[in-house]
Amino acid sequence: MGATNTTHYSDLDNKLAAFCKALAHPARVAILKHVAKVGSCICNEIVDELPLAQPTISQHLRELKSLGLIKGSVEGVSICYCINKEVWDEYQTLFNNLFSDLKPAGNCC
Amino acid sequence: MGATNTTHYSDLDNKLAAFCKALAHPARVAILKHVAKVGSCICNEIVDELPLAQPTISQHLRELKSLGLIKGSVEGVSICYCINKEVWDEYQTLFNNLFSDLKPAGNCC
DNA sequence: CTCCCATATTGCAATATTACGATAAATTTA
DNA sequence: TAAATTTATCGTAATATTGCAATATGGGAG
Repeated sequence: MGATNTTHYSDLDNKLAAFCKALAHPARVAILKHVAKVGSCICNEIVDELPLAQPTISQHLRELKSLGLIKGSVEGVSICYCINKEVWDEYQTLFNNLFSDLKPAGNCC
Repeated sequence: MGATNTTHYSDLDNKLAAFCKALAHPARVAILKHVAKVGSCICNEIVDELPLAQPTISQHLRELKSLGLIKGSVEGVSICYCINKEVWDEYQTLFNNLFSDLKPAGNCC
């Protein structure tokens, strides 16, 4: 075990869970916020910004990139990362729907 | 390692990450939706609903409960679970703020 | 009190995640 | 070409997560 069996759940539930998994580490939340704050682009400023070694940052960036939450393009020696707006719009809709589904339930106990 | 070091991140980032961690499994997303759909209350209907054994469901419920996302109260022999609306309101605000922070960044690359 | 039912806890095995040092790959500069 | 810089990948250790069988716990029913 230790492996999540995704085959029995709806595509939507799996997608929401995968998105949340990508945000389920404070370093990745901080990376996203930093990328957004600096605005256009960055590179290994993140390594200076966060208390993690360069390979660890690279690993977190890969997870975010694999879900499409950020994009990276080669910019000379370094790499430019930025928020992938379209993908975020999609997940925001998913999340709004989740909140809509859950909130009307209200408090029974 | 394998342990996330939360001490170097902001309380907000840690809180968001902890919330996402709770939703980072499709079974827990499905449990929340089921609890909300059935509305008032449930018990081990979840065990019949999902392809997981009773101890596994109980474990997922504990994770959701420990973050305050659901409440449980004894109802005779069984236990009544429901959505904790106040807590969800709080996280919805957190999430809306996150989306607001990230989206204006737009696409640079 | 005893049995039964629903839920929780424990213990364990398999796998995933986190983190980093060492190193590779790619590109710019000298 | 060679050295320097930036990022990615590999290998590995420590810890966390997932899942279940077995068992414990806490109430109601008889």
